[in-house]
Amino acid sequence: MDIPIGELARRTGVKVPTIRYYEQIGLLPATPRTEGRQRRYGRDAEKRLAFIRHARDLSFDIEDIRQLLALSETPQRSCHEADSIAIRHLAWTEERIRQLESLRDELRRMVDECGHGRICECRIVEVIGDHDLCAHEGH
Amino acid sequence: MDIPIGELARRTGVKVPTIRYYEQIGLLPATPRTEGRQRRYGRDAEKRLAFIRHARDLSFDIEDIRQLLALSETPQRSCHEADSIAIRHLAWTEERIRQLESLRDELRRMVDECGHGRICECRIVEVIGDHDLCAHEGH
DNA sequence: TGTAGGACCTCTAGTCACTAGAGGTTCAAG
DNA sequence: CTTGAACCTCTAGTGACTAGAGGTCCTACA
Repeated sequence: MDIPIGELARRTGVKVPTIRYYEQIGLLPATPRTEGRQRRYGRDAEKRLAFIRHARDLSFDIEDIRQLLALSETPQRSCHEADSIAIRHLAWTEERIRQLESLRDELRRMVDECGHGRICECRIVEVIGDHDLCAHEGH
Repeated sequence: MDIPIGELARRTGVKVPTIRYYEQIGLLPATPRTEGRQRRYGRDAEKRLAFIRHARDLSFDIEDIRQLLALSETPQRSCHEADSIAIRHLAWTEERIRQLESLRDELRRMVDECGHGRICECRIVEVIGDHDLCAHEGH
């Protein structure tokens, strides 16, 4: 091991500036440096970063990840907290899907109704401007 | 008409600072002022802001809205451009939904597998840390 | 051993679409 | 004429990075 930041980036799929950013906000601990002050990483850092990467892919936000990492370091405690973070996140995701589906339906209706002629016959601009035609309610 | 900004905000559901922000970035034109330099709005501004509001609800970004507004002011031109903005946006929305659905499935699996016991038996932290269990690919 | 050049470093500022706050002014009702 | 809610401008902060400037280090090859 003992790899430089670029190699860590290649292995985890996290960009180099992002890794430095994670260190800066304390999501990754400071790592040993060479004499010339370049970062060198070990196996633990790679695991931790892979965890972060995957959690971000799952759209967990940084604060949730911080908590999940803390929980993973205290195996004695109940998993109730990790559980509730995941459940909350699941509920958020389901809500987002519902919103996007109604958005998609409305966009489809708009595009279907567009006569592909001049703008005065095109429903798209008109529909967006007209609240009443629209079942979707704002965020 | 000739209403103050707070009334416009109430009518359109757009917050006061957001209206000022839209003016600042040129999405709304500068409006007449009272002698004391307070903004007063007419029917046109209300329509334009309602359009913006609804387009934002539909998750169009500001640049798209700027274009749609410009198109709506040139009714002679083909609606092809409005059409293609909407179609592009529809495709983006459908892609987002697909991503969120696979995310939701993975979260559901995680939550279901969680034994609700101690963290060493809880799959949530473990699953997030393990790339291979996961079909979902990053953004 | 010298050197080329790619990888690394820090620091600042920018992204998007707002939101929050400080500190001051104007408007309209009573 | 007074009160206080609504208005004003300006700056800075949000989240999670991303881009760029300007400089240093490491390593492979001649």
